[in-house]
Amino acid sequence: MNQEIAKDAHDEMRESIINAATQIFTRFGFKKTSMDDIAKSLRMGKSSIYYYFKGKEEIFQAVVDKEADQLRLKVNKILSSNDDTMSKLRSYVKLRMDLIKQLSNYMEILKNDDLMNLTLTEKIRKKYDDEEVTIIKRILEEGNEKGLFKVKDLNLSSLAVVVAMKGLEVPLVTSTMGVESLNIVIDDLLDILFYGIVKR
Amino acid sequence: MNQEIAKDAHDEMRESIINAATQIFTRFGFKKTSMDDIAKSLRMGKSSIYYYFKGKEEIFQAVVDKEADQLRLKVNKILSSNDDTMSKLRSYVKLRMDLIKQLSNYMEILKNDDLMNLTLTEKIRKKYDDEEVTIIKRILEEGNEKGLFKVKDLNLSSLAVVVAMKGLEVPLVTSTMGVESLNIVIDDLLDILFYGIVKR
DNA sequence: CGTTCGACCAAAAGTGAATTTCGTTCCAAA
DNA sequence: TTTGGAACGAAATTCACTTTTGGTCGAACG
Repeated sequence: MNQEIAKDAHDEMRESIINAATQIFTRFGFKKTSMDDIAKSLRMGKSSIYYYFKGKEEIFQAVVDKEADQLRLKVNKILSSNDDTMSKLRSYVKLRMDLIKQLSNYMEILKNDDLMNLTLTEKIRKKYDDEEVTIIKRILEEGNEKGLFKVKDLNLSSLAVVVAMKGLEVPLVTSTMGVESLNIVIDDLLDILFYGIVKR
Repeated sequence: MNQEIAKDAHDEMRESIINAATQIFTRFGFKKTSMDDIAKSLRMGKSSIYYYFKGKEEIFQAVVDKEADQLRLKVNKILSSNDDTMSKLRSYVKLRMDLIKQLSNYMEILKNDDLMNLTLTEKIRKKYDDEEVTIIKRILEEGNEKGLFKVKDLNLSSLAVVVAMKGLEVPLVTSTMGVESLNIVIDDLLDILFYGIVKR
């Protein structure tokens, strides 16, 4: 009973560190964030953090994992909804745009190479790159099964969609257009994907 | 008459410098190439180069301009051919792949940010980024006029195609697949663009 | 006069030593 | 068990000095 309460307190402290670190990593990035920054924001000694996490990289990994979990929940909510398949893809794209706007560490790690050491980046990216392609693949697969889509090579097509999506997201988010215009642009782009350019 | 001969000799020397520089820039990149490297390859003194070009950046700009001219010739040949519009797009995509394989300075400048100072990159890129979108736009426009395509927003669609093309080119060129397989993959990707993913 | 190149210049880049910062560990205290 | 000050080694930064680089100048040459 006491052991279980202690375990909860331990996890709660881990959670506090992750939350504090999320804000600071988001503001300053991995490299510019020091362990002292994180410790001070929690009004504790720097070395106390090592009681809960093995090191700086493990904290960052935990931050990214948590953000990825939150995204995964939202994605699964979209994918398991009763919306039609095309709307699901629209919702997913818009969800990503929101994340970019929020300066998510998760999105940052999947987009940039120059913010921290490459080993850590590759390690985390390895974990999540395939997941992005898989999400698109699931949507395309559902469309195929419903007889709505006719996608030949699921892997290649998913990759192409992810590449195009990634290339277009940042310019769109950083443009000066309003939400309404942005949504129209997204719809137009998705129409190209859905219907192609050859007249029907 | 003598003035015209002198002008030709002057231009010939400029051309020699450009050709020599092309090879050295291609091999070592802008940053790692010194003016002495270029001078020595022409068996002349470094300061003689400044009689023909104002500086290193002007030489590089001339190199990129020349490569762009050569590409423009090839592109115009494709665009003005009697091939059907879809074949034109295929030919253009394959032409670009060949250029990447050749380590063209032109392709390099349009893809990377970290090879040289940003001001020079931005300057050159400004000059050619729009051109890439325009090439695609001309093809889409032709398709529209021929009643083959039904592209709503030409600007947005062209941008999307360029972004997707750029994002996919390098992984494809650096993959280990053979020419036959690569051509099949390109065809499949272009089919997505032409026909979309929604069943016809 | 047009062209060439050696000497020179200032700025940028590189080098090595000294110093500071950082992530991490250790251990005593509560 | 948890905390934090002191200490540690490595990485990063700073600093002074040296070398390299892009570029200029002016004399020499054809």
